[in-house]
Amino acid sequence: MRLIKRVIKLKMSTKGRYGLRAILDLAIRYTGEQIPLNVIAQRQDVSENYLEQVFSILKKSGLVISVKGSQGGYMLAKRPEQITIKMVLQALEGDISLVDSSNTTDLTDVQSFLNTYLWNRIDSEINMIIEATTLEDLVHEYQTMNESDSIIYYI
Amino acid sequence: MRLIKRVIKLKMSTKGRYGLRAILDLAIRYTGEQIPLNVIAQRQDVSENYLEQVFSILKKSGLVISVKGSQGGYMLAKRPEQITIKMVLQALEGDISLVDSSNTTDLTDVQSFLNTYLWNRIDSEINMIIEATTLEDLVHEYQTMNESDSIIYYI
DNA sequence: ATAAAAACTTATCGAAATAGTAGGGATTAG
DNA sequence: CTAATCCCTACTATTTCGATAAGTTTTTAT
Repeated sequence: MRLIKRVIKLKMSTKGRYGLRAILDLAIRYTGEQIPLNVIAQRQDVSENYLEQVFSILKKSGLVISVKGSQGGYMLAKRPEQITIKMVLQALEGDISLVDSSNTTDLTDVQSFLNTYLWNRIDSEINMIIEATTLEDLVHEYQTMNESDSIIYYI
Repeated sequence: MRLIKRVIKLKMSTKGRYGLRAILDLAIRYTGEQIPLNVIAQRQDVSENYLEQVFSILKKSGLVISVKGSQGGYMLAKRPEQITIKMVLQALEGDISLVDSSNTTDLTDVQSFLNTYLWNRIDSEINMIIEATTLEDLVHEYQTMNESDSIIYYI
């Protein structure tokens, strides 16, 4: 009778969260050397098997490359400043948007009004942040945070 | 072995979307008179039975009041300027936050870093919008939009 | 007094998504 | 050769979602 419209995403499942943690882990240790997944899984306290599925997606999206075989592992496919948070989240969570772009007809006025004046507005705020932030930005902030943490011990 | 952590919400299910549409519908026709649910359900193209469940929540949250019996219906419990989008969404979707506030221990550094520098930042952007926007604001914008629409026909 | 309208409540349900687990296959360094 | 590692697919338990359905209660209108 009525179209079934499911949840409009801007949720963050473990895929997105684990994946971002893992790829940031790679960025923090960015040396041009591959890192095996079990190391990342341990460091980030995530099931290795599950992380494999996540990295399968990241690889297909061209964000990481893999080296097979013994001593193999994963590394970033690009430099940290070339990978935005948005790229990572889009790969892992799909379309991140509070507006269902597939359904633009047969909306009530209130519905299309809310799309325009509320959901799209929120969407663009979020997009501003995640498009502007690269892995390098996060690495910098992460290192600054850790430095200021250790200063505390020396006071 | 490991804690099961489910999706961190900032998703918008039909509950939140239908509910906001419906309560905005009430705000647009805010007269101090109750409106029966089947009218709202028709106008907003939503299952009446389902909307009943949504309004049950809105009522428990003190956002609408009901008048039972024939000629009964629902109306806003407060004036439109006293109801923010956040109140509505929080009632219907629960805690809207990209950070799992129940779990603050045993986080990896990267995890707590991301909570602080990314997820919380996005959360506050969203909160700024939805806390600052009231139903009255939306009603105003809605009416302005519809006025400018009809001008087009007269050109 | 009765009938209709409406709020209210609860149970049930199928589909989809989630968060894994499990296990085997392919590839490569040493 | 073998161990390490990527890679792939199938399975599963649980939860959530979006309803539907069917009643019960309350009140107004006639």
